[in-house]
Amino acid sequence: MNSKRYTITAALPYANGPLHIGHIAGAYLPADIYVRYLKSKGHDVAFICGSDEHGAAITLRAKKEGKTPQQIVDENHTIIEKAFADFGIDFSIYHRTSSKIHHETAAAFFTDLHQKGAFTQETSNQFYDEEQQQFLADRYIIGTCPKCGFDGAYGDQCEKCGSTLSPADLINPTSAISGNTPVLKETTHWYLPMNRHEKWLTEWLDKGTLDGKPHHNPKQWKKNVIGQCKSWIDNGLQPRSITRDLDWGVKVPVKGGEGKVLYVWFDAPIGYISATKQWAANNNKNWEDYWKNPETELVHFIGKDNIVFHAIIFPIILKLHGEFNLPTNVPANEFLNLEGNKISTSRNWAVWLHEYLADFPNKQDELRYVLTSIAPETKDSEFTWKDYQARVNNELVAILGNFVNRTVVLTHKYFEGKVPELNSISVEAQNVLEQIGTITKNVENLITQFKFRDAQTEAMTLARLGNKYLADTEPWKLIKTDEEKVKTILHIALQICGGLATIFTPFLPKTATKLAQFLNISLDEKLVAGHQINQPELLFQKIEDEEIETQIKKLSTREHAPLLQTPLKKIKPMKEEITFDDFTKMDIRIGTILTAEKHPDADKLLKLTVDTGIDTRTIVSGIAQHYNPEEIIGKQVSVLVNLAPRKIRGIESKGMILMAENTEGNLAFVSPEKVIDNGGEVR
RNA sequence: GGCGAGGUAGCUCAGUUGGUUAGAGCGCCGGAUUCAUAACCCGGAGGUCGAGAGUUCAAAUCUCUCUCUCGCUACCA
Repeated sequence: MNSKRYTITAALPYANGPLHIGHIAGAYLPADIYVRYLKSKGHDVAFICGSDEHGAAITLRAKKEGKTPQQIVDENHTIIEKAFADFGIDFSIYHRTSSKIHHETAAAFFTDLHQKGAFTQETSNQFYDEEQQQFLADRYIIGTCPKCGFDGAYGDQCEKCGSTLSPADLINPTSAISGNTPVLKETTHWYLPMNRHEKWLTEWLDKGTLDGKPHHNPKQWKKNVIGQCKSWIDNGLQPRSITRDLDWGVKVPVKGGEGKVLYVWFDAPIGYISATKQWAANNNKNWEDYWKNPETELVHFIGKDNIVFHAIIFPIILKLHGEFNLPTNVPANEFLNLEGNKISTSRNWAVWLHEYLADFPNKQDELRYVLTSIAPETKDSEFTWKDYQARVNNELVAILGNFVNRTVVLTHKYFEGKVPELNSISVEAQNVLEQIGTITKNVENLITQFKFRDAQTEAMTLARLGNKYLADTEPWKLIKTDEEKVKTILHIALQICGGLATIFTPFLPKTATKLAQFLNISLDEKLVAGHQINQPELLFQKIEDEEIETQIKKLSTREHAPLLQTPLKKIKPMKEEITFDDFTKMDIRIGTILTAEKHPDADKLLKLTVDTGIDTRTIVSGIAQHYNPEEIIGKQVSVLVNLAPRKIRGIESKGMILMAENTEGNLAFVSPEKVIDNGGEVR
């Protein structure tokens, strides 16, 4: 087998919170399995990961907790790094983007591309806090989420419903620093004109060719990855801002970049490169071998939320630079749900890795097995504690653990723990020995195709084969009549155990090591007759009902309030004082909704006709997610009738229905407490 | 609304370029067995393959319409 060189990356976790099982199942565990397999085959692998430590979410949190951003990321980096180490994800290096070497690398990358004319500069209006005299990063703007109505949504994302937002989307934006209403002010940023790269990207994704030369086999890429990238390209790629007005991050290293830093899309993926540099320096290697030698395979393991960054944006950056390899595959997984709901950091609906490790000490492989069994490789999948228990008890304990145990126990019982001779080999026995090789081959093929779930299932069939072989040959009966045959049987059963140790190494590294210890061999050593094996312990313990119930209870009784943040201001501050005249400019009347129907081109809008007493008019209102059209017909509501008409999604809306909103973002009509004639004034 | 990915046995999932009675593991039921963590082994039941229509000698597999889930994206008080 010829040895190749691989650079394997796993998505950089954001250093703003701990890891949960969704992260593990989606990216880190498949990557780890792949890497352990490659290493076992003698390949040269750099397995790269690290904390993504920049961004406004961290500065904001630092400000709130009265710490420096560095303190925040130091804390989280330590927690995450430890959880990975305890769980047994075997990174070559777990690095961090706040390091000096990363800042230098990212800045140099920017400078290089800037000199090549790869960027454009654009001036736009951004929110600016006049009191603090600074531009507000998306995260620094808090307002009402337009999707779910949550009152503490950030300018880039709503932590409640998870929607991706832009600051202009927010209703009633306020500055997270001062609480003031921000103003729009001009600022200039660097953009990556992705539209320039559509042509070669399309060819690269469709045919797997780069500059006309074969690069990778697109058939091995997952459908969801190709599909989403094509979708983006078909809709036309847009120039994308790669700098931000913020003081925490990699400083923009060119003229005019004062007070600006590189944005995450640009900064974080380069973290893979800087981490590799650090690792190479520590281990006396040449990092360029892992990024610039075209023989080296580059594979990014990520979740589906990261697809376009790794399969479009980062490749553009790498190709612009000109010396770097592009990924030969980007195996993105879908999402893992938990007990019927989406995993949510902010709602604390998650199984945290560090908590699992504390609650289930030395059960890393049990979690690895279950998460691989249900890995969301082709669609979202679901983790339940009952399923965890069933898989551990019925598969790991009953099939794998039990086979190893019965084989080793029988060997001790009949042959004092010495591997017996392989005597005459029957056809069946020969068949079984061949199966060990066949199954091993199958598992390897599946791993190289990134089908880890299938690969693990196939590995399990070797243990099934072992159990069946023992049941078929019944050595416990035969021992009374034909000891020579029993020797052969147990020899073969022990060979299966040896095969299991090898085959499960990438999936269950601790178990494989333990099994090798029972057999008293190293993992690449063959068992020979006469070899003394050790007394076994149990490979796996059953998971009792109480343990599972405890976990389920823990999930359901835990505080589901946001874990990481509470909005700074639940109740918005009073607006500036106005005069009575200002108030009387608004003409608010009581009207009755006559008809209501869904807006044909929008999910959240209803098209209403309202009798205002003055007239009957059309009003478009964004309440479709709160009310069904049928239920509101005939309802009396308050209407701002003298608001300038405006076209909303193609339909002219004349006036506005007044809505009251609670802190959860639920809307309610402001209706008169008893029936009032239409046209009645509100004052 | 647009785009992408999905909807196959109770659960987690396979089903290659359309081809005989639709598969696997686990669960369930029955049998056999006792070396083993009441485990293993054998057998069985369970699916109008999201719905409908079409193409075809033949469709889970191709086309169209609809529907539900997830993601991206648009609109919005």
